[in-house]
Amino acid sequence: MFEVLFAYFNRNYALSEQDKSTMRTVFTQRTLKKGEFLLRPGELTKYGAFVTQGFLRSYVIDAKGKEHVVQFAPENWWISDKSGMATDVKATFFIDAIEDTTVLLIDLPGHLMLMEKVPVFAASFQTGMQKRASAKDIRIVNSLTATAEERYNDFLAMYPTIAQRVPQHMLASYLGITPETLSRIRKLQARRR
Amino acid sequence: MFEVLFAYFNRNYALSEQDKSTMRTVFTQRTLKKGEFLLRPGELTKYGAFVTQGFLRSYVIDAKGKEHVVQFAPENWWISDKSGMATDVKATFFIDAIEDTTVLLIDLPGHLMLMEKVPVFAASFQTGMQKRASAKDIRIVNSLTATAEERYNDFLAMYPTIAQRVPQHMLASYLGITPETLSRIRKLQARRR
DNA sequence: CGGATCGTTGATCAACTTCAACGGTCGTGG
DNA sequence: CCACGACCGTTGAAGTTGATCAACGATCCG
Repeated sequence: MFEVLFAYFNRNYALSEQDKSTMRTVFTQRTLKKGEFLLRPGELTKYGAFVTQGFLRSYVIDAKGKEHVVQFAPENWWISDKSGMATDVKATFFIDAIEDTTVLLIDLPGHLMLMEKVPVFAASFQTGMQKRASAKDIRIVNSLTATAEERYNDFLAMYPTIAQRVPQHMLASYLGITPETLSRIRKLQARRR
Repeated sequence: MFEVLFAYFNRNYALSEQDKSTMRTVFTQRTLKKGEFLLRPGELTKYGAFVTQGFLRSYVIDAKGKEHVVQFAPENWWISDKSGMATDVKATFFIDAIEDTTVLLIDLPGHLMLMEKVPVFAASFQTGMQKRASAKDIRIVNSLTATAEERYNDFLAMYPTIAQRVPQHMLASYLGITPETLSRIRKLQARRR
């Protein structure tokens, strides 16, 4: 599964053999069956996860008992609670598998070691954080102002493959609308073309 | 103005005199009159800014010509486009001053230098990024699911001093509601107590 | 095979927006 | 330094969007 991780870095950087072997020592592999949890609220957020195969999502349950999907993570995505691992920090999210999934886990000491020893990792992490942060800003503005249909279309344009892979009610939850509303939007759009 | 910056770091860490003098070489000071812009879309995002006095906000203008406040930044806050400075990256946000303001600016080379030479800075930056990222996740879920009144109350609870300092229509814009709706919510709450 | 989950459809309802009008205040130029 | 215009917050009335509640068929999986 390390080939997937290495390919991910090699899209923008060049990993040396040295880098690769360092990374092999740091990550541990784990497989999850569909429906299995990687993390639950209250557990320690020891690990960050890189998905090499399958599909994870993170979600919260609000005061009214409703589920809200925060993030989808197919292959080649990172996912973690609080955008990072830490010692002594309790998770607030659920992370579970939508499909049978394989992940590579990294803990905080491992992360710090790579930040120091593998410049490619540090650079990638840094730019990754920034990209995510600005993607979140966009999502915030979008969620505050766009209509349900606009949000759905934006999502389709941005993540066409994800839209096909996740159950409709989870997509609705991610978009902040009810399954009924999403169903109606899709019906309207099917009619319009 | 450096005392404000140093005090900011010293809340959680201990800066040596050495650290302080290093930092003094890296930041440049700038003052902005109320209404003046620090950054406009299309300009290069060369700098990150730390507010030592006054009040900044960032906002976008959407396809329909409407303003949406993304972030408020009073004293002791960092603000930048794309959550970071960079070479060759064009801004997508406006950043302007709500009050007469003084900021300390840092560019990418300066930032990299501090990351390397001042461990306190690196640690603070790292944890700051994570805190922000998870605050954004919370804001996303909140904006997708909470009612206008809940979002207003949450804001009051989280940032009571900011709520008192910004014009009401900007707060409405931040919350993703119309000024009329915010006005009505406030009226209702005044009546209720 | 059977129960649970999922997507769909209809009817009603609540929240929020939009449009319009008005008084108050701020700051700016003459 | 005053007057005037621009902007801000408020209120009312009407219109829209999406949520809620309820029911039903289809499909998936154990």
